[in-house]
Amino acid sequence: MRWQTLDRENCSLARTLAVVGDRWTLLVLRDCFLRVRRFEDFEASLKIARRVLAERLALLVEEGILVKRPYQDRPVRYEYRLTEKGLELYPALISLVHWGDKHYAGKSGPPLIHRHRTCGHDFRSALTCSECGEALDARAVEVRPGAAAKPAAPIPANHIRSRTAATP
Amino acid sequence: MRWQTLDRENCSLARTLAVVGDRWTLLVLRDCFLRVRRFEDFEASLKIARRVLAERLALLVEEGILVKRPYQDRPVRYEYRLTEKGLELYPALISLVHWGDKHYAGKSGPPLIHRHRTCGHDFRSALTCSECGEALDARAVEVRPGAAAKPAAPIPANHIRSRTAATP
DNA sequence: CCAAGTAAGTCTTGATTTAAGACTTTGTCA
DNA sequence: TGACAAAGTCTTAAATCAAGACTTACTTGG
Repeated sequence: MRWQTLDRENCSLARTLAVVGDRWTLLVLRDCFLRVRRFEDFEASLKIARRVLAERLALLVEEGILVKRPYQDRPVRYEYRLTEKGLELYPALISLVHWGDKHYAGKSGPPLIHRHRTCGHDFRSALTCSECGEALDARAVEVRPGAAAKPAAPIPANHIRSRTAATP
Repeated sequence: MRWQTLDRENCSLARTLAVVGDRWTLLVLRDCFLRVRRFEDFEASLKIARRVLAERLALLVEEGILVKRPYQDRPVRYEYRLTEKGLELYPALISLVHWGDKHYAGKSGPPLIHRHRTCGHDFRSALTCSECGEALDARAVEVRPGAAAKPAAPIPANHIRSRTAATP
């Protein structure tokens, strides 16, 4: 599978990964949430190759996850900030971080602690059902194909063949 | 940065990504949550190169995210199943899926619909604070270094130099 | 018995991607 | 004028991946 074509897959995870699903991109986003904004700061923080960083930032901007805007003129210098769409990746990121905290932190505990400003407590993230508010886990979830899953009855003449296996 | 060494980074996200943070691995896990269990089924569903699939499955087993066990003898055949640790990745996965649903679904809606068995409703995932139960977003969260963040006072003699930038 | 089939891999080869670091551009400051 | 800074771009060698042929061990049909 070519990753460029992944965004045409009929699966929301595949389409998401086509955009943010590469290690560097996720680490760049982590830095964004930690208020890193400038090219050189990303580079220093991540020790990423400059070419790769430039490419990733450009993609994130193109996808509307970051905005690039000048923070000074003469000479013009840019910073990258999360858009609303970018901020919405927070649940996914924090879930990965907390999973890492749980399974890979040393004895001295996690390297970063997250505090909920509103209630004032350190927290772990919890996944809940948007409808009933209960905590969710994988076993309590049932999946069925939506309208957009492999075309059921009326297939447009020139429609791309869909695959036989279920593709979320 | 070499990805093999990433698990030694002092950042839970980096350590997590060292294990699951590659596109194929995340898609393999998606399939696991959709109850795909056999080598050939993963291959057919993902159209992944067999060598890469074998490698990824082996890593996931080694990390205790999947277990490999025979489902028949004569000839012995194996299946891969999520462990408890693997199941705990669900929040991260479903958050990525729902983000994709929101931003990349076509007009006919998302390809898969998730239903909460307990309450019977189709849902979106919601991130809440484990302490107060309120919905969480990135702006309501404050971060501070934990005990494990770059060694503060007493540095063991042979300790690896820590980096200057903040690494969550 | 022999041939074909199946599941789960391994191996080989050529194409992509990445890492590392030098180089470029535009402007400031001493 | 020379040194410095930020934000890139370019080059080349090394690592990783894709595609598909090959392997192993056992079953089933003729």
